Amino acid sequence: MFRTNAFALRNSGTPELWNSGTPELRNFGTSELRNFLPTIRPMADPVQLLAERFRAAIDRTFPQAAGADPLITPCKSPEIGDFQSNAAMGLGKRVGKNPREVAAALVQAVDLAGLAEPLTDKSIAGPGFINIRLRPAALRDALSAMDTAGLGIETPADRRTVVVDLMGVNLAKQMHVGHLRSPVIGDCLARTFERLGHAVIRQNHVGDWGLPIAMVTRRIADQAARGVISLDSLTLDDLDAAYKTAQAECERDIAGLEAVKRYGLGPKALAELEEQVNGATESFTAARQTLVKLQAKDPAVYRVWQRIYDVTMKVCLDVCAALHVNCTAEANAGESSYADELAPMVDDLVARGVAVPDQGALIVRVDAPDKAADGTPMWEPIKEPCLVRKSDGGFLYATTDICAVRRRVQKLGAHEIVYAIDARQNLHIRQFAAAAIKAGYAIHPKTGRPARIAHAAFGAVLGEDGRPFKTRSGESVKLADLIAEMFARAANAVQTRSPELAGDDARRVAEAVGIAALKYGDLSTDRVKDYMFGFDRLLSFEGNTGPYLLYAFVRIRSIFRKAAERGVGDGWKAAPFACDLPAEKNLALALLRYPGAVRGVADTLEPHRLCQYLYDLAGVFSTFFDQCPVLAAETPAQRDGRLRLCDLAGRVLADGLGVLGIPTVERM
RNA sequence: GUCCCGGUAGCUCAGUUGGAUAGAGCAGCCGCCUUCUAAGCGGCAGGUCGGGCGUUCGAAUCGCCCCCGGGACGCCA
Repeated sequence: MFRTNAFALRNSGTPELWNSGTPELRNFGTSELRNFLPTIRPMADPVQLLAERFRAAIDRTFPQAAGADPLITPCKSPEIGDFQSNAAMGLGKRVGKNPREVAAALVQAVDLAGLAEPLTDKSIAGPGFINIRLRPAALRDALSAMDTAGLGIETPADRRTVVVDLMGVNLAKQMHVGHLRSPVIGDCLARTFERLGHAVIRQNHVGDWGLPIAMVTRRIADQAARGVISLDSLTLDDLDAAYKTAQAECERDIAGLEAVKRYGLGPKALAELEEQVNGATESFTAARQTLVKLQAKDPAVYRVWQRIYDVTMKVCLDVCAALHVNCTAEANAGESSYADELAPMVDDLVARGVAVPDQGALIVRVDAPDKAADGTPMWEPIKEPCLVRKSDGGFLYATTDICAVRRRVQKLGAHEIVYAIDARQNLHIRQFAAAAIKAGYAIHPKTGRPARIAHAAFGAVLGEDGRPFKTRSGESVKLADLIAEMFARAANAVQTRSPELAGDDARRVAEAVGIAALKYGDLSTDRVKDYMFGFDRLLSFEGNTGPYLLYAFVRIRSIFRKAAERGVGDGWKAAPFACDLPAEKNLALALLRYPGAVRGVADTLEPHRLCQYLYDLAGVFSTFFDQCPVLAAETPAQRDGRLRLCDLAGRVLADGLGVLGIPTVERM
């Protein structure tokens, strides 16, 4: 297969994104260039090679089942073999034969010359598993083939444009733990698509519009006019307080009023509630007027809104920068940016009969999906209709979301839109996605097919008591404070374990460790489940944690530092990979699984698959590190073969951590 | 009420389109640092995979029915 790698190279390094502040690593990254040569190389993946051979054998032996999947997977345990084919069982059913007979026939027919040890009857186990042992030379070839800048990840045949919707901040609301997962997960998915060679557009769908925002704007404008606050020194805490007060002011206790009337709770209670309701109605009316002014871009009101926007976004983008989340002002595409498009869009929906009146409002019914040309339904039926205009003429968040789909597909050319959003929004997302498809807005202008609209749903962040993460007094924790505490704890741990690190070095290490702990904790479990947050566990540095992976990487880098100190040349770069001993072989086999692991994340939108892979890799490396001395190897040839294996392992680890959005360090 | 998502070791979690004896980490116990970072490695112990029925050569995984927990359900965003 012909590889040019130029694209993979551009997307694999991106040191400015995940290595900033670690200049040593940048050198490490660019050292990959030495392997960059546009050469013809054999396909690396043994699974694919074995599958080809088995497919040929199946076609020849059982023509009636030609094309059947050979079902090649890595063996669970190294004692059994390296890879196995599970095809015989299913095949037995299809051709009406005993699975073991089928396996025996396949063992006879398959030609594994140059790839694996010859198969015998003893290769068949249980109901018909066929166990395969790779030849060391084939393993070395496979490793050599992936030992390029792209680390075995091929440039995609179909380069897609993927929009990733991440962040989910609201104007004038303090960021708390609840805002952690969307940027962490969304950025990781974005990096995954980028790494695979797709075009990624990040979108920060800021909640910056609508009546609630108008309420705050009015209150802030009011306070500024009265000199209670200064717009110049506004903080997000001020805004958060104003938001809550404004919300409460406009909250009419109509239910309370009716209860008082019904149960006759006395004139005093009645008077109080009437006053509350009247006051709230007044505030509500004022907020509506502010909204109208805002929509008309009234300079005085708009200036206040802009200030609120800037203050909020500053905090948001600072958090992103601190966490190495690649989301900048470029990604901003708030609800306000759709405001002028909503009325014409809804008119279009009405004109084409997509939206219909119902109880005074406008809805899009999505319970009976349209059929595609091939007869398949274009979305899953949903009983609840999607509301696009209220009976008072106002638009809803679904309207904006439909509008966003339209822009993303029609203008930005998205083949795929991924929403990194709270699991509770699932129904809403399915509704507006269905409505957008029904309206034709989700049909890609070039391909003519609907864009894939996917919800990367995630659960809540819980405290160690299993309840939503809060302070002891029950308040939500500011995200910036949480990050600061994680960094402080990381710094403390680094100081304890590595007192020789000081100054900027120590700070950088603490930062990397803190980010690793925080992000890996979030990414390493199935995202749809709630996850339990605990500083101690995430920073424990033991077991399946971010710091453990960093540590594995650091130990590899240490070998190369020592090698340089001892005057070991770079002859190892052309040495055959060491993969004779079990620990070497296990490491080699694990390395080969890397491209599949990254693809798996893109296919399922599940970052924890890559985490699991990297943890496995770090584990087999640690065993190797323990059992196979590199610099003190028995022969120079063995040393060089191990050095090359370590180099590849280090690059895969750093690359994988980069996909997760975790920066690496040279020592810790 | 309808729908969605969970339930796996004492705790926190993995478990590939159904595959071999259900795996890690923490906590507990036992070993291993004059040698490349012990934030590590090796070992022991720990399981009615919420319950039941079914499909199959084979079920944590698929189907049906229950139980428990969380969440969402047109005029907030």
